[in-house]
Amino acid sequence: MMLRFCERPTEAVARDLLGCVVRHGETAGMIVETEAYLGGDDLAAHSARGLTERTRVIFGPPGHAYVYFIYGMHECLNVVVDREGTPGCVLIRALEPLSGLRRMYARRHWNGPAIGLANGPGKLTEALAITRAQYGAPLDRDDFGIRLWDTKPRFEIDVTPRIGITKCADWPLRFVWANHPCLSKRSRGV
DNA sequence: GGTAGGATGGGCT
DNA sequence: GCCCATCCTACCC
Repeated sequence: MMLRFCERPTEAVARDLLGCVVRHGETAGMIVETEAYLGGDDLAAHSARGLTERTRVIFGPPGHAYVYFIYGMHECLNVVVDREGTPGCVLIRALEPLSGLRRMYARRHWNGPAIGLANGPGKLTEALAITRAQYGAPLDRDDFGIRLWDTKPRFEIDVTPRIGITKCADWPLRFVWANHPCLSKRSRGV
């Protein structure tokens, strides 16, 4: 199921991941914001520089986690998609917290409203304790995985340019659950 | 309401 | 040595 769902064009998977649930242990959240990173001439994608030790998993089979370390302190979670050998991945940018909220608060050292627990790519990995230890992990397992949404979404989807990049900055590859309160901060108002 | 700057380290030229 | 798919705080309207 997970493999067939992910073995499709990157933009389609990025859109369809909205409303799906990411779980790690007792913590889980619903995906409300994603970004597609393509192969080919998408120079914003890590895979654009070719196959290296870091990007190896992006060139492998779909349905696995690509986790990378950024800005010296944050980890970001991606889902490897498209066919094996065809690079493509979907960055998970924001979650609505669903379970394990006490755990998330403790990990995040946060005491504001729950919508602020995982409303950003670096925040959600901290809230769910996802690190490079999960690099390459299959996403169809109970302890760490994504539960797919099998009914038609009943929310509106907005498509905008991606956040925080300079190359291909105007490509419309960011997908959000329109007006959801848990969208990432830098993306509000778009 | 807004923005500027610092923290901090791995990946790649 | 430069570039980051970020977050938080301080400070200023």
